[in-house]
Amino acid sequence: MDNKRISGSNTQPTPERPTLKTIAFMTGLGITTVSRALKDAPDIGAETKERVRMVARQLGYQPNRAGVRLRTGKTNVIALVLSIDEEIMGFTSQMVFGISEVLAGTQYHLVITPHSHSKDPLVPVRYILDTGSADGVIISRTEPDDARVELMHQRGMPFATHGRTNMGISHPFHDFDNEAFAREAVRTLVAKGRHRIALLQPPGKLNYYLHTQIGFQTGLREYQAQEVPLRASTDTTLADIKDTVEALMRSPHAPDGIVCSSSAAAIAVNAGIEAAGFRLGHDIDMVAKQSTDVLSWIRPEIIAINEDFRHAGRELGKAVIARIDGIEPELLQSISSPIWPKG
Amino acid sequence: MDNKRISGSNTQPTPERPTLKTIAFMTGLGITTVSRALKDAPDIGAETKERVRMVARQLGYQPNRAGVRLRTGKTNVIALVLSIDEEIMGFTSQMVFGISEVLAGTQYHLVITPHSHSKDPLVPVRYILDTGSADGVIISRTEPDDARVELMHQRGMPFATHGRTNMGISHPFHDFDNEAFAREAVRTLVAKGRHRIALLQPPGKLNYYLHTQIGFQTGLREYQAQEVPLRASTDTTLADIKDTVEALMRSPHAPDGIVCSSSAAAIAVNAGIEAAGFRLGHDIDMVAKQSTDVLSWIRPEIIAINEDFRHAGRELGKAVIARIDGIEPELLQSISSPIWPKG
DNA sequence: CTTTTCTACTGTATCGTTACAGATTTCCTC
DNA sequence: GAGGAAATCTGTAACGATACAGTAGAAAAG
Repeated sequence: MDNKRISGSNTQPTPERPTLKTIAFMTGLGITTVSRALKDAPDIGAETKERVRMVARQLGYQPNRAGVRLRTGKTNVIALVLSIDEEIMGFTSQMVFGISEVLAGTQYHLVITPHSHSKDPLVPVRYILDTGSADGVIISRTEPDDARVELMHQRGMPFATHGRTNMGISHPFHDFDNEAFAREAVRTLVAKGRHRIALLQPPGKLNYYLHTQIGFQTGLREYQAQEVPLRASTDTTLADIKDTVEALMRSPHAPDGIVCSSSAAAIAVNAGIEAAGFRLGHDIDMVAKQSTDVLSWIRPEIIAINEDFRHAGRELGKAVIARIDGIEPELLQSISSPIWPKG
Repeated sequence: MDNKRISGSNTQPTPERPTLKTIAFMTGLGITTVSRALKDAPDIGAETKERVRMVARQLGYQPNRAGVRLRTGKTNVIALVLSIDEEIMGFTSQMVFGISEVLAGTQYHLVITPHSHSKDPLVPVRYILDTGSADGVIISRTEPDDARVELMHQRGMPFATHGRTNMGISHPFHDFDNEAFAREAVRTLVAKGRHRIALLQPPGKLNYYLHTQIGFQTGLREYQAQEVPLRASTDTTLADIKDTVEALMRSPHAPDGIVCSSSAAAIAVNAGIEAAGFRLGHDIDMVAKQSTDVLSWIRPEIIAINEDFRHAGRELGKAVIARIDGIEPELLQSISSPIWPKG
């Protein structure tokens, strides 16, 4: 180590970092022995191991990551591939924190690999694969037929996805049960006497669009309500959502119930409703998903269901690590159910 | 590289990754020559460099990070130290994205180093220093006398802080001008005929608490308004903020203006005001800071000032890198001013 | 007492890169 | 034409760790 650091005026000489060599010298053992002792290898004497461990602990020894990585190829890195666009309500940070919580107890570091989702989403994944810069990958914004999943599967890279896929590949995932959400949302609205229901759905190419649709349609059928078409998605700008909803509310076929897949969109929907002269809880009811409790502060009448992204992060973190350790993907798939207020 | 990957049924043999050796073999040159050619060293012939570059590009050569790191000590990593608690409105992700944007054009990777801010905030910093796991560090939640700044300065670790310090150490930072915000907020309220003003301020130990205070007091003096004490901070739970504000509004010394340092808190403040039977824009006005445009959707009467965290991320990213490159800290300090609506 | 077996430990090579100290060839200079 | 400088290129060692193929010594087996 050439120990290049900025040489400020009062910079202290950093004390040399201990290596296996240091421990070997102090214990009088060979470097190999020390290495194997710390790994609890079977061919090292019990007392020797104890001694080595003591000295290592005493020195505050931490294996050099570059050394390990160079020799073994193990990076001890989990890469989180993130789209840096959109994302108004900032649930991403919650997911990062969830993953971090899990990694904190391990040797893994979390590396953020961003990409603009206007560009080819394969780019960051290919980079990770080609440079071998991570032991495992977490991706979100999963599509039903996702090229990233295909690629990582094919190259044998452990990964977990936020959201399911539908392409015959078994892999770890965590998902929110959007189907149940949409279905139960319809049920709740019907229970309040609403029968003409609109859905503000996720953008079409993402996988949970499908689940939301299926759940919504099932709900309509099951609880005998009608769909009122709404020409907008949660990716539409808030201003456009408001205008669209306002126009819809003013039209002869105004809905009396709305299901909304995002809290930011719900705010805009509410604005549209009020701009048209209607009031939530009176003329119309809304069920909406939120990642943090804002909606009740805005209009307590909104029926808000929480999607816990921190929990998702934890699940995804645990899943990739388990996958790296060779656990079968089938055992690493979880879905969290929306929790409904009484009844 | 022992090339250990999960051995799925249809896993393809990953094509060998090119190294300097590969290029050396293909060009017929020595490894050293190739290394130096790619570094554009002065003792390599122009034509040789050209040849090496062509072959390298052809092969898609990317230097092995572990090799470089082991040999030179350069990690090509920027560590972002984050508190994983709190944070309702999720501005953190915006900062991450801003940093990512800047790093995207470089060799640097972004590693998230979390810590629970109930624990000792020095722990993650010490870890980074002791293990040399980053070339530069970004920290937030800066305190006026910040032990992390002290430590990194002393150990010669390049870093940038979100928020200034006040301890005689010159270092890169980016900050929002909270002093101007609070001062101008008072001015704006006074211009609307408000003179009895309350401040919902940041928690006391953080540095921007001071700036907010100073700006607020200056504003009161300059524009001749009175302070109405408010016993809460932006770290208080939303429910408590609401209750406190409601009680205050019901009391004989109710304010007619409020300055609020966070958008989440502003929502609670508004709820408190309305619960007491008052209305924004009529009986009272509020100026609040937000990181994303929510407030205007909730009550257009709220005078909202944007703090751009993505911009902060970009500035901080650029600053650490420049500092790593040896630029003087004095040149790496920036403050962004609140932008006021006309007048 | 020799041979085998087992336990406990160790030296060497290697991962990919770069610093450093040569080495070779060409071209001046006097 | 000898000496030296300049321009190019190269081999070796080292960063810290681990896989592998040993070795030394004691104990068991014959």
